Amino acid sequence: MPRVVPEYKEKAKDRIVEVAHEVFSKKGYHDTTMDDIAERLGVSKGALYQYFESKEDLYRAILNAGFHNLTDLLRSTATSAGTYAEACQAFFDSLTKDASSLGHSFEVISEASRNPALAKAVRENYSETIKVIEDCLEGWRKEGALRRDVDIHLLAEGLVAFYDGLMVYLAIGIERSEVRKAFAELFKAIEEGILRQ
Amino acid sequence: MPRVVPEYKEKAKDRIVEVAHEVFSKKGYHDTTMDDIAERLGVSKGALYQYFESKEDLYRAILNAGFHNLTDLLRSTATSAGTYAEACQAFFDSLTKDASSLGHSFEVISEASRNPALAKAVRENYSETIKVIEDCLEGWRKEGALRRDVDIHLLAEGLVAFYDGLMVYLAIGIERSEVRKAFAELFKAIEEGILRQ
Amino acid sequence: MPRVVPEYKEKAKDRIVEVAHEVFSKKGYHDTTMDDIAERLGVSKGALYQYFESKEDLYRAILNAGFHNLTDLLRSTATSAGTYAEACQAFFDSLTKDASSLGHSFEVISEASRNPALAKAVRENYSETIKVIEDCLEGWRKEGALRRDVDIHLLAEGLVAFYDGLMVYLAIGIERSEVRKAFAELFKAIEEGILRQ
Amino acid sequence: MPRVVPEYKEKAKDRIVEVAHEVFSKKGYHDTTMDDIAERLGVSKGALYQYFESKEDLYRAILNAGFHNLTDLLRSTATSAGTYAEACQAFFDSLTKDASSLGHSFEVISEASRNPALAKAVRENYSETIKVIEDCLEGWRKEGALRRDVDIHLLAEGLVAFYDGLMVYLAIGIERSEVRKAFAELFKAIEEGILRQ
DNA sequence: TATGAATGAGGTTTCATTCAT
DNA sequence: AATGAATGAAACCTCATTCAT
Repeated sequence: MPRVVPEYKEKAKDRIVEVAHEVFSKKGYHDTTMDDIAERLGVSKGALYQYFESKEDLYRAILNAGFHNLTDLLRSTATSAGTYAEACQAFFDSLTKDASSLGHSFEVISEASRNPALAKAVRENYSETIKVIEDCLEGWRKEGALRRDVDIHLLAEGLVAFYDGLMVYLAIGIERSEVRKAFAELFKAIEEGILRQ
Repeated sequence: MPRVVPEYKEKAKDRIVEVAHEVFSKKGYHDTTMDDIAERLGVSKGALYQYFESKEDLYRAILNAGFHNLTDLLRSTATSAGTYAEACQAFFDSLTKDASSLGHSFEVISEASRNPALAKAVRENYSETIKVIEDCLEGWRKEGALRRDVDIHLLAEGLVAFYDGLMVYLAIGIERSEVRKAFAELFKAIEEGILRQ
Repeated sequence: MPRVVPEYKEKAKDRIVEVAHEVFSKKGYHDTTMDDIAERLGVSKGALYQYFESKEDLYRAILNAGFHNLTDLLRSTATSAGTYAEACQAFFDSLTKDASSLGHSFEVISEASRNPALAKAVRENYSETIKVIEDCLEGWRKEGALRRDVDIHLLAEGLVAFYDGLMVYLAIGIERSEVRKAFAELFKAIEEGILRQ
Repeated sequence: MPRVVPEYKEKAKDRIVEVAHEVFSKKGYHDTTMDDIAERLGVSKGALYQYFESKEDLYRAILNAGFHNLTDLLRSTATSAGTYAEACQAFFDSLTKDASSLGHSFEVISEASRNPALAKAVRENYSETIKVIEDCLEGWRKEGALRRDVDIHLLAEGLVAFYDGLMVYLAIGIERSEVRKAFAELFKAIEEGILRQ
């Protein structure tokens, strides 16, 4: 593709984000150098700065891209799956498929706790995620699968929190099957409590 | 040889670990310098190296101390509180009281995802934590407050995961009151499902 | 071969020099990038290299153009103004009108002190300037306004030096009105000393 | 000298300033690297940062040191010399003795024209310088050597400007003897105008 | 044992210049 | 002729660690 068309620039940016995500995930923000990323891309360090103002800028771009992917994944899972139980399992399986970026995720959370601007960005991403879950729950309630007295927003928040906690388990190397069982057990508990009887 | 010297050394180490924990929590591993810690302690940089071989060594020492604190906190909360609901609230309030080390916690998780040795240490700490919860749940079951068919180990894991997820919310700056509500909502759901009816 | 092409090229060069002069004056040699100049011209960075071999080459081109402007300004002021006092005031006001290139001027002096070739070019430009002043003084002497025993060349040098010194004041942000007063005071002193009484 | 005593640090700082001044003078601010200075000092780059926060900080220190030296030089010249004419010559000779830092001086002026903070510092230094000259002139007036109607402050400003202008000549490589003659000629003109007759 | 000056490797960022399009 | 993506050589600055005092 000719380098002059704007399309090229967009593609190049995406490619950088993709590779940078891999590298940051593997080594962590501070241990990743711009050289690492450039080398991995097969370009010079300077080239990166044509697309991103700074290392931090690139990192933020990854953050957003990552969350967009997550939201997309979530939405497709949520809409495709049929029953509540199936959706949950499918959801768990999807999110769990790629454990390589867990380090990155928690690093972002860690940074966010000290960087208000980053925290805001992360909150916004969480907001989106939670909204997708809410929509899903709303659908089930309409179908009569959920009790009327459940606060859907709060429940969605709780579910996301629970997922995050499970991700911690994966991050510290607990077996996926073990995590899956814990997931199932707690969901069963919730289910029996919140489903209309 | 006087026994007082090693004792002194141990005391000094503890003091360093304590202060270093504060500083690391506030600024993160990579953004705290040995100078930061030394200055905070009112000693010279070189002095730190009398007690710890390296920055990383010091950081590891903090980890262990930090986790012990958590377990202690947990145990005291779990045993003191009476009913299930009260215990949960007390637990939430205790853990939530000090949000200053959240960044540190997730930083550790993040590191653990790339560092198997660290991951193992963290897993062991989680094990302990979960065991405390299990004991608590076991107690309630014995009192007849819990259904017999609940897998206590898995449920404990689930609860811890849920707590971790809530900590993420606090870390990214979501209001404590909001988090508390989500906590209550999900617990209500669980409660109505798992409590004997 | 069309003669229009070299002409066009010459025009383009002039335009670049003009704009580059502005930018260099405002930001200084080291702080202006080729991009700054290109952007200001509305062309690409690469285009500049069609006309000038390097940043330094472009800078040198500005020097010459800049000095020519000064000489022109001087000559027109010197010839137009009537009396000695009026000429001096007009001269001061003209030179003082545009303070934006003072930084540039002193940057050149600074460079010249380390770069003999540049120093030579600057000296030649000063020579021209001084010659214009000499002509002016000569005219006054002929009219009987100046004492016969004054060495016109040396006096012209002295006057130019004095002006340069005043430019230093402007460069460091001393109020124009204050500078004007100092100018007037010293000129009064000179006048009362050198004018035939 | 033991490195621990504060005196050592002060000495070390002075030595850095001294050497840095040489290097900056010779190569100019932008073309001297911290490495250049470090190498010249026989220390590592990092050592410089123990004494100065940044290259700019070091540069500013030089500026102040330089002006202090100038003021001292001036004061000693002013007080030691006897008559007006002698003082002027002595002054000229002193200032002129070291032409190596002219590039530095004009670079500072150039920078100051774009950097208000630097400009302020330079103005303050000029103020001091001018005050020394004023004191000197005041002394002569008291002795009856100067006319009463001369504004001493403005005249001092004018004289300093004139000196600066002569420094420009030296910077661009005009022969010292030539400059001296111009100096003498203009001073003669002033003298005959301002001295009581 | 404590100090803190010094080291030196390494990281981020900038930009003049080149060259494929 | 013009574009602008890419290069790559520095430059500034940081900081964990060492070691003479």
